[in-house]
Amino acid sequence: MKRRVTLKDVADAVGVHLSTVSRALDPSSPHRVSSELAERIEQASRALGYRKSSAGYSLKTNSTRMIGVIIPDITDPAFPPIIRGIEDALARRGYVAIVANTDGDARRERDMAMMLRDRGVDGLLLASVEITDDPSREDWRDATPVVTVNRQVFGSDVPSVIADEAAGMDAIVTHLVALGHRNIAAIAGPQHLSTGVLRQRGFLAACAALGIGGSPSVAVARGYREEEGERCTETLLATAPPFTALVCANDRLAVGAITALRRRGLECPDDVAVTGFNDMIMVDRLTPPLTTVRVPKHQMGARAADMIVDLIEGKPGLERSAMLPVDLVVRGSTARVRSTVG
Amino acid sequence: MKRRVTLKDVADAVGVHLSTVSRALDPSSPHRVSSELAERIEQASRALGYRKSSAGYSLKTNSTRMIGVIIPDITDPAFPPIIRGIEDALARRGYVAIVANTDGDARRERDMAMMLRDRGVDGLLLASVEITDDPSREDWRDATPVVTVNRQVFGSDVPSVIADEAAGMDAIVTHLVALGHRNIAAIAGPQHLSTGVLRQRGFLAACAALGIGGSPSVAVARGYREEEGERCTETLLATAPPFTALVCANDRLAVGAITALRRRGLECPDDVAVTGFNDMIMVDRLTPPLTTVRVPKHQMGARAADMIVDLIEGKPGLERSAMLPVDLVVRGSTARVRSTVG
DNA sequence: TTGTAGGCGTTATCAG
DNA sequence: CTGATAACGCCTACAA
Repeated sequence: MKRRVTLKDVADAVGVHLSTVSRALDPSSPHRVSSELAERIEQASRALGYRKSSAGYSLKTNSTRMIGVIIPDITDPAFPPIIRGIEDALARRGYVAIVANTDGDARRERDMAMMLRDRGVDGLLLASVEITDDPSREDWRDATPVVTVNRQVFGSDVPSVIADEAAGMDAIVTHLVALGHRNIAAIAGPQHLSTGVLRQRGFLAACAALGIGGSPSVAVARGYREEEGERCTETLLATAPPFTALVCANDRLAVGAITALRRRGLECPDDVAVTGFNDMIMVDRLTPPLTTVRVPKHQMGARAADMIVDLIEGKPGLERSAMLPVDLVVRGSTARVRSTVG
Repeated sequence: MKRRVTLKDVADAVGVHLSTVSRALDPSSPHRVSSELAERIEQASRALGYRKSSAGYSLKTNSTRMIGVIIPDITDPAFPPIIRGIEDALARRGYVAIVANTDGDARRERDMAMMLRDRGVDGLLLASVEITDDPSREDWRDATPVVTVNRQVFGSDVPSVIADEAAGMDAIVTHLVALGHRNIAAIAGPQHLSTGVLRQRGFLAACAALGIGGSPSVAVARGYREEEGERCTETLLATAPPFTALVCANDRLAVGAITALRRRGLECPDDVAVTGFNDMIMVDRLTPPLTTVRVPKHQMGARAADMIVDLIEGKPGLERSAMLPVDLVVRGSTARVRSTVG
């Protein structure tokens, strides 16, 4: 088992002091050493296979170039594309992510946050926050930069990167109205999540702006799960006035909605048009393919990652937050209105 | 900005030397200090909010308690459940994962491996290997323990955790034969991946064992993607003898197959029964819901994680590899044979 | 049982 | 421009 190559090794090889090697190899200040010497050091370093010890570096600089990423569950199709965006952007800047799953459990979230702090992460990316969270509680306040992704904390000054939920909902309602729909019901997302309330607000605002009569029926899901989509659909079918279109706060709810409708003998889109939100994987392969709003998930993650690295490195002129544009993706689950459901 | 609490701080608080504190706080040798003192140290440590510096620890012990995880793409639904299993198991043992995506690019894979090595990971979990890879090349040999997950390198002694692909294929073919199918075609996975060849072998062996006549038609996919499923189906439809069932090497191929069949006016399962492999998310919501083989993805990841930690910590009696049992999940995409397709 | 001292590999400060 | 030296926080013989 061979010892690792250290600064001292290459220093000895070149015949200089290790601090000189350290300077020569520091990419941030390239000219603190004569270029001839720098060249020799460069070569020796390569020849010996020198690699900077991140442990030594971290101990000295108190920086690990690691970012903690806290998400509800990597198994939920909504998150992998975001994480991929984060990892790609971080890699470009020499950082890595450590991701932790909370399953929406506050206790687990606390434990994970502590564990990440113990590991010395330079920053935290939070995709798990609720609208009333205080992500600056746990001593994170000045200790560690925090950015929230995909969700945000209301009334907080924590930077966030989210999608333009309102614009998405507006596009959906506009699309449905253009198809002749006037009786539109909705399944809202959990109201403790910013996506849930922002999308519901956006939906209601769009309905009002487009002159959809009265107040639309809305059932509120307790989570972004297919079964909740089913349950809410049953509720609407049982208690709401007839509707020809059903706007769902996300794709998984929409999938459940279609299942429930079918179970009741209602076909989508013939009897009821259904829309989702997110454009998650596979929804283009459903029967019918889902009309939805494409959220730039990869870009969202990448933006958040860049933002937190900027924060960490004290880059000037950094924006506090970002809201990314979305696109309506029209597929087979929406069609011109034909009949009314009772 | 307050300095972090170090061993020295709590030592000063208690009035002992920091090395005593270090001993007292070491969970592995709990009795190297008088229990009365240990108690006081414990309290002071908690009161001051002491947390061991992982940088200092790593520098001294040359162990980071980090595991590198190399996968093709976290965005492919096949991987998140495995990763979740890895992360859960690692967390239980005080480790974390750093995951890197390769997109199947050998160059990227090398870069990622180097980057992980530079970071000082204690071990490597590889979900990206091909059957001819030599995962022990890059100086990893004795340097770092390696375990492959979900895939394996043929003829190598690198420990692996995989599913019982042959049993899965046997279950599928048995099921189809029981439904009366005799003309069974298949879409095989990429033959540079162990899943691809193991499943194809399993399929052919099962056909032989069950006395399916002649050699079944097999189209080979170039990747586990829906479009490849479509392409292979077109090929089979155009060139193979009529078949009433189509066995696909994984769920995404099956999804593509159903799309292609439908495009040709063939309905699943009425005209052609289709099966997948993996039981990935959402396939139970397709039309028709997919009959497939459930692979214990979470367990597979967890097992691999435990295995590599055992390797790292030199746990005795460690198995070299594991093959996990699978289950057939019968859904709507398979039905009793009705007609023959030309 | 407890204290002492050395060193893990790096960066930063200060002289020369 | 280069060398010497002092931390950074921790573990671990070894000594008391």
